[in-house]
Amino acid sequence: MMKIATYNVNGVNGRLPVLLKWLKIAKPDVVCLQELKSPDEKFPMAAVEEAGYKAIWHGQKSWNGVAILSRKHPIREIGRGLPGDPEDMQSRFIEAEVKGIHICCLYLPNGNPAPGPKFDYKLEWFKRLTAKAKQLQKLTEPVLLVGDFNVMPTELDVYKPERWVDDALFRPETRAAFQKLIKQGWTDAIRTLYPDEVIYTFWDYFRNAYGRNAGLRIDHFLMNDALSKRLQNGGVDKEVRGWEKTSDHAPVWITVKDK
DNA sequence: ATGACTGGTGTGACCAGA
Repeated sequence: MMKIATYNVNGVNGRLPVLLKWLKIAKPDVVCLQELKSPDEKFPMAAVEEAGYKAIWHGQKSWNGVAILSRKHPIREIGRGLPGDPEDMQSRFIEAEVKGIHICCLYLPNGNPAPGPKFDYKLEWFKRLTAKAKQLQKLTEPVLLVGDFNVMPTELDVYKPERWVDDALFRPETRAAFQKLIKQGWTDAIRTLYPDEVIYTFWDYFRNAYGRNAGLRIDHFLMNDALSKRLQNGGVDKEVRGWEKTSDHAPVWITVKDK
């Protein structure tokens, strides 16, 4: 059995005590992190190794940044940066093979305000991801696209959907882009495990959103068929969102059977 | 419709997040 988690930490250095506490409790085998907000040289490698994890990361100053951590199995990096635009300097994509699973850790652009150049960038990034995903669908090995997609796929995934229809995370163009990706043959692990439940992975810092459970489901695991037939369990470590100095996202995890 | 929080950066009447 292998436990794979995703966690948008919203600053890996500021979040280090929370991250380490959660790693100790949850003991995931593989962790995909987003929003490091750290240049490569300031990634807290020593603390992560002390916690028992090897890591690869793709950071930048101030914003974005993604990493893959592994406890038991070696990480073979495959690439960093999403192909398709040599002008794109934002660190939002890193891929690696861990124990035979091809893992893409991604942080899709937020896209607000919409419409506007940031929303255009989001949709362009989505197109490039979809092109990359199409190539990955040709592989026979298990493949996982995981991370912060900044998309609520359906109305079930957002508190008061009527308030979000013009938001970059929920606009028709964004949801259509997500559906186009899914239709290549990807399975949304958490929604497959819990078809009808309200599940959130993010709660705003504002207005006591966590206390009111006014959340969003925007962190996703998309599996190809070779991986989805091994899916066992999954969930959100919701209590982490209630800790002191916590991220606005909670960690999300799945377990998959050994081959 | 607005603003409320937070991290990073660097003391900004800051930016960006979702």
